[in-house]
Amino acid sequence: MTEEAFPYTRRFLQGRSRDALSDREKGLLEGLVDKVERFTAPHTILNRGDVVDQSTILIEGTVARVIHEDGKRHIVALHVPGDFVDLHGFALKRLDHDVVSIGSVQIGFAPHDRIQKILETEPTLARMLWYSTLLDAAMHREWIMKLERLSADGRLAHLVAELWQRLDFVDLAGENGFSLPLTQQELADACGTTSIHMNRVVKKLRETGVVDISRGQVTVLDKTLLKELGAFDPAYLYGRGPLKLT
Amino acid sequence: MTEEAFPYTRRFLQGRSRDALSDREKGLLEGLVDKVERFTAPHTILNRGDVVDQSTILIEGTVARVIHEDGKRHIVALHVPGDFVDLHGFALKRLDHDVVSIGSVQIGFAPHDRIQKILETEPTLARMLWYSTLLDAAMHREWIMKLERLSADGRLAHLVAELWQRLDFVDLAGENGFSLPLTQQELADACGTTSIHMNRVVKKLRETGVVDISRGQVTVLDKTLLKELGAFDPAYLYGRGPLKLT
DNA sequence: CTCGGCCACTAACATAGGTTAACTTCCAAG
DNA sequence: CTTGGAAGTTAACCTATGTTAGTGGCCGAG
Repeated sequence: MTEEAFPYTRRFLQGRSRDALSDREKGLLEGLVDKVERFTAPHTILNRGDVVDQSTILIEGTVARVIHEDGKRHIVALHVPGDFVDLHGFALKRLDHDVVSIGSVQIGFAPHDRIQKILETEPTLARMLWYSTLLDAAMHREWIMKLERLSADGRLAHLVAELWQRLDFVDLAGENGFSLPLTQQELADACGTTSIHMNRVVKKLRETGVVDISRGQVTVLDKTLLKELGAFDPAYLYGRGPLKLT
Repeated sequence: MTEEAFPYTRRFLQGRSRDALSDREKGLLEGLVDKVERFTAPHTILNRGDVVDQSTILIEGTVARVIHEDGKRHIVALHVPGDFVDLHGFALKRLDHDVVSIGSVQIGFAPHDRIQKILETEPTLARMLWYSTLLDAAMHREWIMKLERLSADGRLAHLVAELWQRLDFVDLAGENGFSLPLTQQELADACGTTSIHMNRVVKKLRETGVVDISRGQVTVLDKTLLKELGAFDPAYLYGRGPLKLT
């Protein structure tokens, strides 16, 4: 059975294949997905405060977790294909943030009662699902560190480095870049700065030969500079060793 | 059987008693703790990169999760009694941050093999443990929001409000304040600023009648101002309604 | 085609916060 | 009591970043 047999969860498995799963287990995981939807325009998929009875897995595209506060958008996490976006909703029930699509996305929905069943009968899968939410928390911690420590240039560099690495884990990173449908405003929302200042920073990184971000495409010009500027050490992603960012 | 019968996990249960547990389950949880240690001086209990085979629960005092990066300390989380500090170590195995004691602390250790056994046989407890790590992640997200959005005054106000609320959940908050053994340098490390600037901020909040932080004691002078300045909405703590901060 | 709106981009100015360098207060060790 | 170090405090100066106000380009709707 090839991996293509699991269209919804293939990248999830790629991204965190710490324990090898049997085909039976892979099938159970795939079976969590109940229905699939596509959103082509920016769309708020879930709202803060929503009581949820299903969780969402990102199959294709980009989604952000957003906290709105007096008119401002704050991106607290970004997701790449294969990520379980709100698995935490299973246990917390009520969401503490919005989930919004960026660009065109495809999303799978996993009803909580199916997840419940797996938790009760499949310890390996249960552990993998838990593990997945813990990875999220580890990324949150790194973002906290990055926000506490780095200035705007460093934050952007860190964000780019992290996304490149995470996309590489799921075979979606190019040799020297990746496509990223975020506007400068959204980059600013993720780095805790303003779009005006983000524009200055994007320009600076382009001119200093670190990275070029334009027309939805990220082109890494100098890996070493990027890593240094972003103080990026991929250990927190718990992956199988960095690939693109040697 | 009174709650005092569970000296190690009593506050853990207070803090997140979402599902009522039977005394049998409470006993199993209490039985996770293998040995207890006290540290009176500041002490690094666990180091980043450590491979762990036990997790730690905070029984008394304060501990911080810290990421050191070129000489600087970054506090990414603070813990109050009852918190499972590194439950995530159970699944991740390798720590992505240090765990350090602040002031005098008492800590319990729970070997991973005991946790493993509970996960396999006790779905309610398993879910509660998972829930506990998800709460951590929700707090991380709020910190990210706070760092992205608020200036130093607001960050400090938010930190104070959060800690007051969390201490209140475990009956350790006073009527108009709480004791907090953090130095201004450590407050700065948690708010992503410098100790010099933190000093300015502490002074300002004292003079504007918001909160007085001195000699290890926090005295809230005006709840409403504190909440506003820190943009604090306790929903993300998933508690049973705010008490001190109406 | 052309209009309206979003996005990228720029300039001029204001301010929060970083840096360096002091001095003071407190307290514990001797 | 004396000493030394850590914590708190302040001042002067400088830079990163926020704010306000605008420009021009692109693109989809009509």
